[in-house]
Amino acid sequence: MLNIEPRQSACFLAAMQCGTVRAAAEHLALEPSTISRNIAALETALATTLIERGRSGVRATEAGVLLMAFLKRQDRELDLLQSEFDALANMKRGSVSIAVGEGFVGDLFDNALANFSSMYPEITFALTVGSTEHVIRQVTSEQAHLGLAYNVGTDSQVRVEAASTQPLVVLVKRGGVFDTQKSFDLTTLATIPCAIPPKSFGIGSMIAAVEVQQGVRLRAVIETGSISALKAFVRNDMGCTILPQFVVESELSAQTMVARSISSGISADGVSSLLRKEGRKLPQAARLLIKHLKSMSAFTE
Amino acid sequence: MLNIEPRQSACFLAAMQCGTVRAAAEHLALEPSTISRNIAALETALATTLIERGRSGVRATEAGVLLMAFLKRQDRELDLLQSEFDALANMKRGSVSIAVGEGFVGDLFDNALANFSSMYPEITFALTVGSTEHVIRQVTSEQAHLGLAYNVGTDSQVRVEAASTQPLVVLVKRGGVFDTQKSFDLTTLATIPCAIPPKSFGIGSMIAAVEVQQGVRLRAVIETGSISALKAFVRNDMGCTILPQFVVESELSAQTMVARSISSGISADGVSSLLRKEGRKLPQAARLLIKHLKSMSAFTE
DNA sequence: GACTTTGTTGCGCTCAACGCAACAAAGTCG
DNA sequence: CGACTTTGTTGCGTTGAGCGCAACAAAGTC
Repeated sequence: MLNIEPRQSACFLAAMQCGTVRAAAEHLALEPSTISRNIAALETALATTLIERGRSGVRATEAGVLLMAFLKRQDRELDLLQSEFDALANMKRGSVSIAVGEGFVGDLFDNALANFSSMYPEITFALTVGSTEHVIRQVTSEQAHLGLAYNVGTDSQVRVEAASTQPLVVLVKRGGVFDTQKSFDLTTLATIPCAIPPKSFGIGSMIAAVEVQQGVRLRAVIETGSISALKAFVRNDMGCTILPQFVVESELSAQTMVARSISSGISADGVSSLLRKEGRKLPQAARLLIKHLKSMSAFTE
Repeated sequence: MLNIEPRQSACFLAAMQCGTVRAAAEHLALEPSTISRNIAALETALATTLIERGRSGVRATEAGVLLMAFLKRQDRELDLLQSEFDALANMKRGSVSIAVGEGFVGDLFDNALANFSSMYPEITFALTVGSTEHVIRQVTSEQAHLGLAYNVGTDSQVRVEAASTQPLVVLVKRGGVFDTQKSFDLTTLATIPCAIPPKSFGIGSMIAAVEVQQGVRLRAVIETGSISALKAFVRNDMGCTILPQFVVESELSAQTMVARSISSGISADGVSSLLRKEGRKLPQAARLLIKHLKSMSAFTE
């Protein structure tokens, strides 16, 4: 029965791909003598000549071509085996990449990832934080498996796995200078200094739409994508910010700030969305994570 | 990418087959600790548990069952690879046995074997020379892979790979006593001393058939299966011989003798044949040789 | 509770596999 | 045609991976 040592076949394949023993050595961070010996050992084990050697490098013999084809099939079968193991392990291992609007970060960790990671400790995450534009780009270019964004437009490339209406609320410091009424109309809001996200953020574009709709311009003292900065602005009683409530769940719980609705018949409802690329087959770990993400505050009423 | 060391998978398979680590150790002439460590190393490499361990021995987990199936498939593919290597190697090494009518020997070497051997120097030949009877017996009894014979009868055990009509001709010394006309009819031939092969030779039986057909008896001064003797007879202007022309190609080229046709409406056409046993699987080297044999003069018009 | 059988682990030894340096062979260039 | 460069190979010394041995822990059996 033929016996093929993985390190020997690795040297052989590298030599075939690189064209010379020395280039293969460089590629594998080994010495040329190591490559040469491993190939020779493989030829001995298989009792056939696998490469033609010369001043201009190495080429596969007919037997070498057969072996390359065999090793290629083996790689595919090892991939299949890996997939079977993964499926069997019930997604106990893998990596999921997620692009999120910064507003989601707290909710994501508090209400989804903490629990999920305790159940599947060997699943890892790659997280990028950015605007709704960024999130959509990451998802459609398949650099992220999943996306969490606010106020996503309709895009045929994007499938919405979960969505929830999340009205914007006015956030002011509890008992602060601006905590003057239970509900703000826009005219009143326009007199208060506020910090808001830019239009490239779903929240920012929503606010801009309301301004246009009502013919009012807010006193946007600060425009930033940093949710931390927006919270710090409010925490320091410098004014108000306008965000979906789920963004500040923990601050509301801690009673450091209060959420007041925006009144006077304006449509300030936004939608938070859980996104994936239409038609893309996700790894099992990502599919499982979706179920957990649906329990975030962002996706509940 | 999964990496499976053959010695690790060997220990795993042995443990599965034997039922305990210690039995596997005995089976492979190793220590139980070696088996245990190799299986553990394989589990680490594959990041999955392969066996359940207990006082009553070891059993495959679901992942272990998947791996066993994979390894079984791999064994079959290694067998196939081995067969491919063997087929490839057989073309370049091996031995072919051939039984030939002596008349074919010159043609065989001049127009086939010389070229073939330069291409495949490690292929050797076993040659027996004899009558058409001998050739057929060697082929049907599988003592020869291939046979070259003249005027083979129909035999269900024999497959004809190539055949060519090769008429008999009268051979006399150029410018000799008997070189008296461009075409001999049988009556004239009957007056000339001649040397011919015996009836067990295809040529001999063909000549006998013509004698009966025409009611004429040749002056057969010498009857021998030795083509050299037949040629020597003519070369010494002792008379004529009757052979297919391809037997004396080189003598004709050297202009030491001439070939004259046999006239007067008799059917003196014989057939030279390349034979193999019907249903016998020939080694690759013999299959390759067949292609070269077809370029002999005996098989061209 | 004593005994047996199983798989595992600590430890020391050995040799297989590596890197390094030198060599041989074969193109290339002036 | 000689000098040079690039290729693959081989001799030699070093080292650490893998083995065997002995002891241990766990779990059935009597």
